[in-house]
Amino acid sequence: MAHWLIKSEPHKWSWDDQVKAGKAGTHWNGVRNHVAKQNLMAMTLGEQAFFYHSNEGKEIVGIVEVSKLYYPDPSDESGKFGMCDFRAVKPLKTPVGLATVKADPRFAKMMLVANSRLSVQPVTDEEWALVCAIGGL
DNA sequence: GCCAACGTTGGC
DNA sequence: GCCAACGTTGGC
Repeated sequence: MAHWLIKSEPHKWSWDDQVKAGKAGTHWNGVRNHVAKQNLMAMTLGEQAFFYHSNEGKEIVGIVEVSKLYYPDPSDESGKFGMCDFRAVKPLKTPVGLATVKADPRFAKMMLVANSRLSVQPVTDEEWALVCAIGGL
């Protein structure tokens, strides 16, 4: 099963908001990037993703899972882009900051480091296990 | 189809 | 708030 990482700016949509959204979860709209779209389309139900706070915090704070497969984003008038729904699974005991990730050579190839602008990115099994370990899970 | 100009994202 | 990196747009 593949793993992912999705980014959100906390003042727009934070981990707390995600938790409050409960089991229903929330739609991840606003993606306007083709690589991110490809990643969203590749997701299957129940796959897990890290929830990353960009700009403010700059850390991985929790784990979410796909609760609805890719479907068109009604807020995109061009009709080219879509979204998935995610629901909160659990928070990390210790958030894993960008600085930590950058300082660890085992994360050198991680998309978060290699392409910081991509808002929906794949995470390898190794990276997933490492972040969980560092995060106290 | 190339590439310069512009806009946006996100770390610092 | 600044600026580097990346994507997208549009003129040719």
